[in-house]
Parts: sequence; structure tokens; C-alpha cells
Amino acid sequence: MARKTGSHSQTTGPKVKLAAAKLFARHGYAAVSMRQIAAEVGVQAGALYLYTPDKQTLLFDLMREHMQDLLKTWESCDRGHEPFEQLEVFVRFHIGFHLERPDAVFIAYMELRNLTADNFAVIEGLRKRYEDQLEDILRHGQAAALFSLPDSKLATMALIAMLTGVNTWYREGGRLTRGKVEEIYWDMVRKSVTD
Amino acid sequence: MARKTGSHSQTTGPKVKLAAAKLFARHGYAAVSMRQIAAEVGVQAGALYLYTPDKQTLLFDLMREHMQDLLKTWESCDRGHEPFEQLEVFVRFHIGFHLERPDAVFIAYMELRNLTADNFAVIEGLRKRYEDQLEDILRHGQAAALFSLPDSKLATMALIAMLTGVNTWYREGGRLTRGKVEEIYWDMVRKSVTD
DNA sequence: CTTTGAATTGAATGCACGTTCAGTTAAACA
DNA sequence: TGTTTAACTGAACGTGCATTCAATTCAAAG
Repeated sequence: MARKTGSHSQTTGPKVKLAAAKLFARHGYAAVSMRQIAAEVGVQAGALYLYTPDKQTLLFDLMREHMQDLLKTWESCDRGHEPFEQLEVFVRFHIGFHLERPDAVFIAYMELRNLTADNFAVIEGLRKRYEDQLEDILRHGQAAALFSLPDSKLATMALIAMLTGVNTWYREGGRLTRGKVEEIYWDMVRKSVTD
Repeated sequence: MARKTGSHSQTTGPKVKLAAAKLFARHGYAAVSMRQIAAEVGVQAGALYLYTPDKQTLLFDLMREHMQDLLKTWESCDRGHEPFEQLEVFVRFHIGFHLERPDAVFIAYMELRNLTADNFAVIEGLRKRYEDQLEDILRHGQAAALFSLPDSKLATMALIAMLTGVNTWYREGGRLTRGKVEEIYWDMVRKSVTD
């Protein structure tokens, strides 16, 4: 399928995913046709099937790759050794990672209901693994009597919702720099988990 | 259009909106057909057009009515007179109102991109008016030196995202009662806005 | 210069879509 | 009983959907 030698296009494969991500994020999976994606890439609709078996797999692959990227990047970064430090690293990592991939984040949060049951289970599993990263930090901080949380599961959900929300309003070149946003969110998070 | 005297059905009109809300929330506006909505109501597709001019208006009306209900209910409730009290009332109101209307909330947050430009502007205006309610509370608390916030606009967005997130995980009859959830969230919010 | 074969086209398949509307039903009224 | 009328059906309209595939293109290999 994938060409081995140079032919008249070197980039159609990757272009398909970029085009699909852009259009799914803007208009939603169900509202975007394979013809629209093909037009964005600059080919006819039939050519897309050289790069994906069907539309559902295109969506699933985008979401799976995003979640795997999220987990892998988190696992391979220096995550600190003490609860406050770990929580600050997590907050800054989450905001930075999400602000760099607005399309993928939007799709991963909005298109869950357009996945088949099997695909949904896979993505939910990956999401759960990520949420567990934060929950572990909160529980260790709680166990060390550094944090004060009535319910670490609820706090996990509350904090992740708050942090991910940055994508709904942040615009590059706006009033606040990315670093300033990270700082303000970290300040709120730190206070919310302590007495 | 609407019948004035008793005929063989008293309820088709309202049923259309309930069915549409349920299906839009579950599968998304673009993925739901007029035929599916009609089947849920128990009529043929053509009959829906006695109650809505088109599918887009059905979506818009659901979103507009939800936002108007939100604003009206907030404006007509006892909102307190002192910043901490006002903020606590807002937190509890927001959580309670949202948990009671999961379908409408889901639609209002997920289907913005399926609105026409004109309809989007209307809904965004209503949403802004609601966000301003919280921002006003935070600014007054800040002005009275009761709250400590580097940026009240950012804090508004962060808190609303956190509170609305409750709809993604809360399930009636689960581990926590609604009142307990309100209490825990209020605790986190209170701490996050103070020193 | 000819052969090869992957990349792509473009037409076609069958199906589902939103919407319309002439006709049917049946309850309410005269 | 006969007339009215709102509610609803069922078929149809034109369009666009995801997907398939025989035919074509064209750069590289021989």
C-alpha cells in the first residue's frame, strides 16, 4: 500500500489524518464527509481508502494515537518526587500538552459517542489510565497529610475538568501567555487541595 | 397548528422536544435523523414538521430554552448578599441545576458547532450572560479583599469548567449524594479563591 | 524504450437523508 | 347525520452519503 520509492506525492498518507483531525474538530465526525476530507487533502474520495479501511477507523486512530501520545509523553517526563512538586508538574504538563493539540483534544472529548462499542472501550481505558496518574498523586499527598481532600476520586475529576477547560477559551496571542496561564491554574489547584 | 380541542393525542408536541433532546444527547445532532426522532415519538417523519419548521430550529430551540431556563432560574433565586455566600449559592445552584438536566446540558455544550452562525451568536450571548454572573461575584469578592485571584476572567472559566464537569461522572444512586457533591465542590472552590 | 506497479481517478452502487404534500383519518361540532 | 378541520400517513423528491473497483496515470526499474 504505502509507496516505497518516490512517486508524485510524498505526503498523502499523513495529510489524510491532519485533514480529518482539522475537519472533525471544526464540524464534528458525523457532519464531515469522506468527500470533504478528500477535498482538504486534494484527492478524490476513493483515494482515502488507500490509507484507512473506513471512516470509523480514521476517527478511532486519531483518538487512540492522541491518548497514547498523552500517556507516553507523561510517562517519559520528569514527574518529580514529592506530592506538591508532582502536582505542579502534572498541572503544567496537562495545560501545555492540551494547548499544543487543540484539535486532537477536542475530538477526544467530543466524539466518544461516535465510536463503536469496542473502540469506545479502548479509548475509555486509556483515559482512565491517565486519570489514575493524577489520582495517584492526590492520594499520595493525602496519605502524607500534605493535601486535604474529602474524596480523591472526585477531586481528580474536578481538577481534570478545570484544566482541560483551558482549551475552550485560550487563544494564542491573547491577553495571557501560556506560562502565565499555567501559573494561575497551578495557584488555584494548589490552594484547592490544601487547607 | 396546535389543536385547541381534545383530539386523539394530547402530547405529540412536547414529545418531539423530549425525544429530540434524548437522541441528540445520546448520539449527537448530526448523527440523529428526523426519522429516528419520529420513531421515538411514535409518528412518521412528516408529522414532526407540524411542530418544528426544520431540524436546525429543533436544536436551536432546545439550546435557547435551556439557557433561558438557566438564567431565569438563577435570577429568580435567593442569591445572597455577601461574596462568600453568593459564591456558595452559585456553586450549589450550578451543580444542582446541571445534574437535573443532563441531556440539555450535554447538548448545550456539545452542539454549538452545529448551529448556524446566527443561532450560535444568540446562544453565545446567553452563555456569556451566565458567565458574567459568576465573574461579578468573583470581582466583588476581590474588590472587598475577601478573594485572592490573579485574574477573575480566568478564574470564572476555570470554576465553570470544573463545576460543569460533574455531569461527566455523576450518576444518581452512586457513591455520593448530590448534596455531598455540592459540599465537596464548594470546599474546593472556596479554597481556590482565597489565600 | 518498454515494462512494472503503486497511486489515483471517476463512475457507479445502494442506501439514508431532510423536507414536501396530496390524501386519509377520526374527533368535534352543527 | 353530515360537515369541518387538525393530526397524521406514506410516498415521493432530489441530494449526498460511505464505499467499491475497473481503468488510468506516471515515475522508476530494467
